[in-house]
Amino acid sequence: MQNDDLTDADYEALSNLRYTLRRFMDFSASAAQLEGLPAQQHQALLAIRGHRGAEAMTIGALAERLLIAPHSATELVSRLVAAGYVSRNADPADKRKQTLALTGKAEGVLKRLTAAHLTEIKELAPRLIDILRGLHPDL
Amino acid sequence: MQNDDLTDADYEALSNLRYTLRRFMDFSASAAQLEGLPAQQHQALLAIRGHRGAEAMTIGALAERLLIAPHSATELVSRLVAAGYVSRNADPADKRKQTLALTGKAEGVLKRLTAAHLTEIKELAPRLIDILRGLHPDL
DNA sequence: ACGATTATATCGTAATACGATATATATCAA
DNA sequence: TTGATATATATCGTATTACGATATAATCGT
Repeated sequence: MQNDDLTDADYEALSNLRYTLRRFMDFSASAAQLEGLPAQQHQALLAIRGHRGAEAMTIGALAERLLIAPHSATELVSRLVAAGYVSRNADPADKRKQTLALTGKAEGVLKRLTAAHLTEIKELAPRLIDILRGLHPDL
Repeated sequence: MQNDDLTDADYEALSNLRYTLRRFMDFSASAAQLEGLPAQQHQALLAIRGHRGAEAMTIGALAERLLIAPHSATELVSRLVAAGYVSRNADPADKRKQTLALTGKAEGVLKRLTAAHLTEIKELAPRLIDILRGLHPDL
């Protein structure tokens, strides 16, 4: 790891990358908040909805996807169930597991949020790609 | 905003994007933690170091860059000063302002972290660009 | 069947950003 | 110049949320 070839431009570019990501996260959190959803709850809904594969989403799989501890996912899901966005169902095949499903309410909110995010990403992506290319010209 | 053309693939791609970003943030937070720095303190150091322009970084400018309230930046900087990473200096031109500078300790830590991040981004960037392109084929 | 593992849950704690508010300095209009 | 307003930073109490430690139930391997 040759540290000595770091230039001012490297620090500036990395700072710009983080600033750009932060603005995206901030946009996302604000959009979710307008729908009455804390950011992490929105991420959970997206992870459940965007989950591919035949098997339904579980608490443990959600934890992996969100990079949080399983017991944190438990708490997150509890909040979502309390707010009426998610239903918990015991997995008949493995009674330890709780399979998760979105309610109609969640589907509606998530559809609006996702559409807004795709629009935002359309604006964001070119800038992001430029910054990434600036950091590694060979991309 | 035509919501009705959202496909399963859209949700999945957006979910994948967030997962990828999350892993980058997680890598970053872990790397900072190994250096003894909470993630947000690392971001503050990077923002100060990556700040371009003749004028020195101030609390207010840092707040803008980190997308936090000015009084939250005050608290963040207080933690950094207490930990010996940043020095506060009254701006002679405007005595309301506090200009910020990195200590030698911070320079060393930040150099190592930045090098590690550039390496990580080299791996991350292609996947990220693919996902962004998948969301908007015209990129 | 039983010990080990997996999945989920509970509770107290810690970190950190915010709201409300305060103080000092600067700017601008009359 | 003076007084009102705006700007920059600071303080304190609070709320959110993920975590550590721990617990319980179900499943699996031998």
